[in-house]
Amino acid sequence: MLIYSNNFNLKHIADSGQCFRMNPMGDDKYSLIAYDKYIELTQVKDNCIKLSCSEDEYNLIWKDYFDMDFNYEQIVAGLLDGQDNFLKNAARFGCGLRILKQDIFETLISFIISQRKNIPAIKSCIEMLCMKYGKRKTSRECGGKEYYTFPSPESLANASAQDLKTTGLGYRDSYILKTSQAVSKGDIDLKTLKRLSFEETLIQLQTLSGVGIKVANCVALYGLHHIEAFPIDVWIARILKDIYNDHFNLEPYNGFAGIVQQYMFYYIRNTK
DNA sequence: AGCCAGGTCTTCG
DNA sequence: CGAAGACATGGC
Repeated sequence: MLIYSNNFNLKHIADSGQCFRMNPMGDDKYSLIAYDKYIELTQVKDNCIKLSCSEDEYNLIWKDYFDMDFNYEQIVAGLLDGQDNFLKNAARFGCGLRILKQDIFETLISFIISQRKNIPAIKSCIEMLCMKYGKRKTSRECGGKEYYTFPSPESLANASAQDLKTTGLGYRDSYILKTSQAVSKGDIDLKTLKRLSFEETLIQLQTLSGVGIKVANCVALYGLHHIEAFPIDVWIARILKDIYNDHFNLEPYNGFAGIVQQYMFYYIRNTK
């Protein structure tokens, strides 16, 4: 099926570092695994995307996943019209980025893994985890394509430490094990986390092993859709220091700082 | 070959 | 308390 949007660019989203299971297939086509589903997407035109799924599945899953009810065009227009030259350039460059609504557990584990790894290494590590602990499935729509779902909390909680070590986690293996066990045991309830305030969510997330302030913000932003979250990693910190002399004012972007952060990150990572 | 990666935890002063 | 130091592995 086809969908139309003035702010939806597959390449930008795939290269934005917010998701790790969206990969190019050539010819402006991308594969994506999320929520136990496999889908292929093609950028037909700037404002048109083709999806391999049915309309029912789109309405059930992908419409929400890609946050299609939110008006990103307006946010980008605001940045383009504003006084901030860096953000103007970032908005022009990254136009079509969106904040995905990803599975909370997958986001949590993925961003624990992300610390001190580059993005290709994060991706291959996650794929190994999925192949070892996820479920193998086949996609009816995409010619019987085989894929692996992201592991459940229980499957990771029950993994042996020895076994986990074969997936390239490095020293993060104990973080993954402890955090998965905490989720599995119910020490933290990811499903009701959404009811808490943003501030309280950050506090709760940081009780988990391997989760500090940066990962907590990423989970809040990409897994719980707190678009006011503003994760500061080494790249964003570099921008705040070098471009804004450590005096960046978030206030004009109150309530959607995470979108601004995403445009900043994509711009700095994909230009010289 | 060797450096460095979307940080966090522990330890030290 | 804030600031260093350690940390496993793989991609480039």
